[in-house]
Amino acid sequence: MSRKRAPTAETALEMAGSGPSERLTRNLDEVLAYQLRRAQEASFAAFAARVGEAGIWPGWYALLVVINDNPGINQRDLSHAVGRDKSTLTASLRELGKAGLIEKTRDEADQRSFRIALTAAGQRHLAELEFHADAHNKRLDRIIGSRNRTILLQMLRDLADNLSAE
Amino acid sequence: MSRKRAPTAETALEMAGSGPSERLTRNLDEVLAYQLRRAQEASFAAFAARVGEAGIWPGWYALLVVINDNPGINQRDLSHAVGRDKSTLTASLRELGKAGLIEKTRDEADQRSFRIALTAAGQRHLAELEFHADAHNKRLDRIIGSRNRTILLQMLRDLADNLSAE
DNA sequence: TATTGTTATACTCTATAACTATA
DNA sequence: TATAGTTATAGAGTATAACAATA
Repeated sequence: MSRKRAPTAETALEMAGSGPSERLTRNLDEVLAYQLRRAQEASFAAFAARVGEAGIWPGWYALLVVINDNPGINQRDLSHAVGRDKSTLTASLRELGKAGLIEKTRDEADQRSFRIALTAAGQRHLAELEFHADAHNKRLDRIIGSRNRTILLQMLRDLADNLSAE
Repeated sequence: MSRKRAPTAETALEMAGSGPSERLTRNLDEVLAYQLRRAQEASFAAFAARVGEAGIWPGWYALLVVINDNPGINQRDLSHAVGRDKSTLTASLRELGKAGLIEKTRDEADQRSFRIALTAAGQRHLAELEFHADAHNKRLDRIIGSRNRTILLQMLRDLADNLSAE
């Protein structure tokens, strides 16, 4: 996780803007899975561009939120919560630790695991990310119309929940 | 693009299913960007699992669609259409060529570029993918309610278009 | 024996930069 | 000089498997 560039972010923004030939993708317009990917990429790129300026690491967001909401969580549960393998957490948590955003303490009851919690700096950092997330969400609201927000969120949650269930 | 496994696909499905501790991610529920990612991942995983069984390469789908709709397209335009750098196309197109799905012929008018088109096999392959995409879309429709499909698609396209524009 | 977390390793996807050949 | 496509290289993100410590 070296922080030099956020390659996918800006570049995706640039490229997407300048379509040279009009509508080469007409027949993908109706493919839900494809539009889902486009929207996700665009949303991520925009969010990354926003927080990138502030020198904040967007990939940490979900991690910080879950830790904040579940202080003392261990890595196994954390990895399940964010849907990634536990092995991928090691590096991220080390970075978060180095940045002074989280604290790991041995679980006295079970010496195999750690209890992870945000430090004060971690809470401030999260607050800053929330601020940007908020601004980003408002931008998305303006695009889709804020009354549609609830519907869209519900549909997305339904999709994720139902497709995963089995 | 060695075809041995489709790691993200099945594994994501498995993991997402068995949440051990309930709702560790409550406060991410309202974060549109996050739910967008979850839905996209789940959708991709489900589609990959479906076509994976049939030995079909889901990453090729968008490429094949665009080529089919724009026979004779060159790599520069193709790369813009799918939103990837031209350098990433080289390998994919080589695979598609090896698989006998596309044909590259020199553009006589401009010897630097190629004209890319689907072969008959490519068209059959695309038809098979479309079949699976169709089934997948129907499954998504059942989840969100088919009347909501149009709305969702519109919102996703709006998001992608507006966020990229600038 | 089973589980938590780490390490070693590998694979996918994508990008940038330098290059070749044409224009 | 500029453009189309290729190659070399790198990095982010993720996974699996083997391992050490602990249960």
